[in-house]
Amino acid sequence: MTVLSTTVATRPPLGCAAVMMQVLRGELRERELPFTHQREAIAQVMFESTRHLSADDVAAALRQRGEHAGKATVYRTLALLVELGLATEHDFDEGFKRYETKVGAAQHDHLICTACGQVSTFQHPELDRIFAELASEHGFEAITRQVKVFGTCSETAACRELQRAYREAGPAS
Amino acid sequence: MTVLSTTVATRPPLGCAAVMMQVLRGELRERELPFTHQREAIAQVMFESTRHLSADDVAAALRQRGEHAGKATVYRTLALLVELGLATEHDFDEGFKRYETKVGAAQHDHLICTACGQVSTFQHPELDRIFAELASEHGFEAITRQVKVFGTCSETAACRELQRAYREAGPAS
DNA sequence: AACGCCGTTGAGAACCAGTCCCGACCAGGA
DNA sequence: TCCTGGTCGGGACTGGTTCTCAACGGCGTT
Repeated sequence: MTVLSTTVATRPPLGCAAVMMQVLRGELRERELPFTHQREAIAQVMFESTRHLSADDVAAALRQRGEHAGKATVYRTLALLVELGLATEHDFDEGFKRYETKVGAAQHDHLICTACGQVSTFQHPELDRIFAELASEHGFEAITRQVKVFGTCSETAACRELQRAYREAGPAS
Repeated sequence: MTVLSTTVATRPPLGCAAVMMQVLRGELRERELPFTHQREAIAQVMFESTRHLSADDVAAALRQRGEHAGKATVYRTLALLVELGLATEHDFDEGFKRYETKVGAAQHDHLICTACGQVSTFQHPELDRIFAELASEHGFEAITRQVKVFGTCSETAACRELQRAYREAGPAS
């Protein structure tokens, strides 16, 4: 098991944003889709971020840069990035979706602290094998998976307090 | 790996509904909460069902029995069942939640066909161990987990057609 | 059996993430 | 530069879920 990060999301290597932007340009050209200002700006925000961003976060980041895009465009562009395989969509049970730049092909999964909201990522070498076995045994063609472990982390005092309370109440509750 | 069911959800043992209802009565009494007609009717629908039900499904099932409950009550009661540990909430990316009676303590996970919507369940003995290891390595107290594998099943001709198309396009896309 | 407390119920309004509409706009090739 | 087909964007809309609040109904007490 490899811990990728204990901060909010996977940190892409430095300078990665520029490379990703070139990939985006290529993918758009290949599909004969225009490379517009809005697509560039939204992709820039995504590629430079080290966090899981909501559509709202993206709009706010654009505003902070003096840029602007209608929310329909933000949603459309995020969906486009997902379709092109440059981003992934996550639902951490907050009532809205979050998006994360997909750097490389390595799949990783999430631990979500329900107390402070912190999300950390991990990779476990056995998970890929297990899901591959499962799929073949069921005649199932697996396309994506979502593995989320909800619980409490030990970062803040409040989280540790909740951990203790939960252990005392017992997992039976 | 044990296949629990290839139908839509876990099938509780016969006569289970009555037992579950007694458990509900006890839990409510313990918390000094009233056991109302609506709670009984909604719980009955849940406990007798072998499928993952949406709030709408529950309301429809009530109508079919000549009963009725306001939608606020349906949502509140489902949330209550989850809180009491008698049901679990699922999000299969359909834009709404589904609920399933939690029978016993055995955790199971889901394979979701994105073509026909069929959900099958599985248990894998190694998953529990892996998540327990992960949690302890991260100083994390795991409370629940959600493991969902999205893909295409081989039940219908349309699903198999999609499987073939996906395999030819390659997982790289 | 009647009373009273207090949580529950329910109809509809409110909320809100996400989608749709459609006229104006623009990237990119001719 | 002109053309053209896809994109943009503001606002209306959708639909699942939550909120509001007055009326109601368990259930323990008297």
